[in-house]
Amino acid sequence: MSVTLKQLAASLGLSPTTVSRALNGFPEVNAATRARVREAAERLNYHPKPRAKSLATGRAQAIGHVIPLSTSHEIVNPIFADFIAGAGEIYGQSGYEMILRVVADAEEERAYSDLVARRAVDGVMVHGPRIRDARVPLLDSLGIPFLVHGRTSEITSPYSWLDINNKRAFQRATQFLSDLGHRRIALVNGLEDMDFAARRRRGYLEALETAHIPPDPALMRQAEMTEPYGYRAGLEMMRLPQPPTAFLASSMIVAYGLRRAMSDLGLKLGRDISIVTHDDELSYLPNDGDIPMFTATRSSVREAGRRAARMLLQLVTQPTDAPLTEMMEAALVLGASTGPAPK
Amino acid sequence: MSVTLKQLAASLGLSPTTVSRALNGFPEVNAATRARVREAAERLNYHPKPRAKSLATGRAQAIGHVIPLSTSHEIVNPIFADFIAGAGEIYGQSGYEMILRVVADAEEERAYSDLVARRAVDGVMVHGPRIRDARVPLLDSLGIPFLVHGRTSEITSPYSWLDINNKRAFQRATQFLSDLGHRRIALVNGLEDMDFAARRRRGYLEALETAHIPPDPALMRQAEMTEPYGYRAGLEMMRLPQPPTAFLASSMIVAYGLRRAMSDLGLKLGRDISIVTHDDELSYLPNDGDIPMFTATRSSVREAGRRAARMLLQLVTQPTDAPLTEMMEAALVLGASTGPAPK
DNA sequence: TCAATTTTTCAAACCGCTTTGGATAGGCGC
DNA sequence: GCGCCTATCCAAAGCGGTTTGAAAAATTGA
Repeated sequence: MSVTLKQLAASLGLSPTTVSRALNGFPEVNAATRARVREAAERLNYHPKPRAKSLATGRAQAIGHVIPLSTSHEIVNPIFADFIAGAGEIYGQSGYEMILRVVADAEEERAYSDLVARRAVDGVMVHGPRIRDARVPLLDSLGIPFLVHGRTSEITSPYSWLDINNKRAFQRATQFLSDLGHRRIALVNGLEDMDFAARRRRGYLEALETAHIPPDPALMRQAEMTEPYGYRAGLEMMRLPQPPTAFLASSMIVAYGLRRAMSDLGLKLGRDISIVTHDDELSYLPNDGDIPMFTATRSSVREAGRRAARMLLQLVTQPTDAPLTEMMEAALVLGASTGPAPK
Repeated sequence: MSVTLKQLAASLGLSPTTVSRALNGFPEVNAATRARVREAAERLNYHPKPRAKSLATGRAQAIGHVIPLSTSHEIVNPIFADFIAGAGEIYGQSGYEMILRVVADAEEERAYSDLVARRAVDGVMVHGPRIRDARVPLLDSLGIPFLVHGRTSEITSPYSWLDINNKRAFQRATQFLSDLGHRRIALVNGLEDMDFAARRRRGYLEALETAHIPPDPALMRQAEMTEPYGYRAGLEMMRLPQPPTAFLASSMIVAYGLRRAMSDLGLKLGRDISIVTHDDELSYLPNDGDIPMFTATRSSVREAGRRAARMLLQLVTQPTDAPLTEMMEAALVLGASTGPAPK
């Protein structure tokens, strides 16, 4: 069926050693021989088996992704698909395999230890970091290269991460709204034990402070980011004695819910009420066109996946103690969903 | 760092053979010895390295998923995340690894051949089958167990699949609407080179015929399933000289778009206009509650992932020439988005 | 021309596990 | 006490590659 190195070597009258070296570009092999080997490998459709290769080299040639499944809500964060699409692109180019584990968050740490103990991967991507995330010290002690997509507050030891500037993004968005005259600005956030959500809240609060707007707990919510959540939050907040004139939403889906609530109330976006949302540029939730539907803090999660994968591969291939970090700024793009505060 | 079988054996004064057999439950090892070995393995935190194991056994203990990325739209189908969450659950229980490749659909076939040639996986899951999908004969000729999530029309050779009854679901949905008196029923479908979309269309057309309603091309659309697509389709169709009184949507996201269009037109769902959508029960797009927002053909794609994984593992572990097939029926659940046709 | 290099190739060990084909020892019947 | 089983354990040969240490061939220099 499928050729082994030994068979290939035999068919060429060469030793496996030489063939291996010829194919892996070692200098100590005659150019003519190398050409012969390459040609024969092509012709016989030879593919080295990664299992054998990695047994011999000690490198797994694979990166592990552990997808947490919040046990309480059984929700898979929709950004994973696009992030993974981006990362997979890079792994493919670099000859790395991506191995995925989906685990309830209670077993997440065991999943990492297991991947490492079995030497199944050379590096690990950490998804959905929470505040003071226990996985960072765990992976540190396991001594495997890892990269966090996001950051985790209140962890002092250095680690490698790629994140978007969530705080600044929401700070700018809030300030943008206050510049438009809004003083009742609501925050419809994701769960704030997630680090990204906590940072967005901080950005929001700082901007309020700068604008001398006292924060109002009635205008802040956190929950899993679904459409009905956005809808309910919108409706209920608009029923307050002093309703908001603007909303900050943590995801497109939440913004959809808000928009529906406003529509039900007969309010026109950009005139009667303003919405700014974060937009991860998920492929199936486009917010583009000449004038996007929503004003948004925009940052491609697919691009984040690509960059994160590159960084992690670098950590794997060129180990160093200096951690790699990258901050991506989110663009604030103007859409049709914002306007001056109604007087 | 991490113990090998040989080290474990040495520390016990046993041969690797015996230790291997003790841990793998072979009968020819003394019960007392087995207990000793188990205890020591636990104590020394021994984990067999899958690479070595699979090199020796010839089994990869891994399943491959190839996620197609439609090059034209760069869209990752949002159902993948939930399907994979379901499948991953089963793989985890069975000690299989899930390896993922994300590839542009042009290179999809090469990705499969490569996975097989490198012996990286024991079986393959086929996602997003199109009509007359070339991957089925390809995988057949490669001689690797595979399971299709969905089916592929116009392929005569038998193959294993798990699908929902798309045709019947949309037939029932259409009939349900016609029973309510609707005669102008629109279909806002996914791309119809995708097999699932083609089947839905057939179900729709058959039901129309049964109800003696002539199909109207102006009431049928197909495209990538995004919210703006649903919105535009809704608006434009309602501007027709003879607008529809009901819509069939191929996904929740499309239904969101339709709903927004209706809302913009001041039409109330369930009274002025009806919508039935397919609902894959994606975790972040809930359509539940006492009375769900949308009347829907409902089928959990996460559960499909679980079942598909079980079937594929069965194909891998107990090879047979008889293909495995399973049809899941979608429930037709009544929500708030449908009502009798306005006269 | 011949020793000294340099280039090119190879044999064998190894990575961590499974598995085949014994070997050893204890238990059995007679 | 002896032959024959059965229950246990082990040495060694793979699985398909890489890599070390050495040998063979080609080249160089004087």
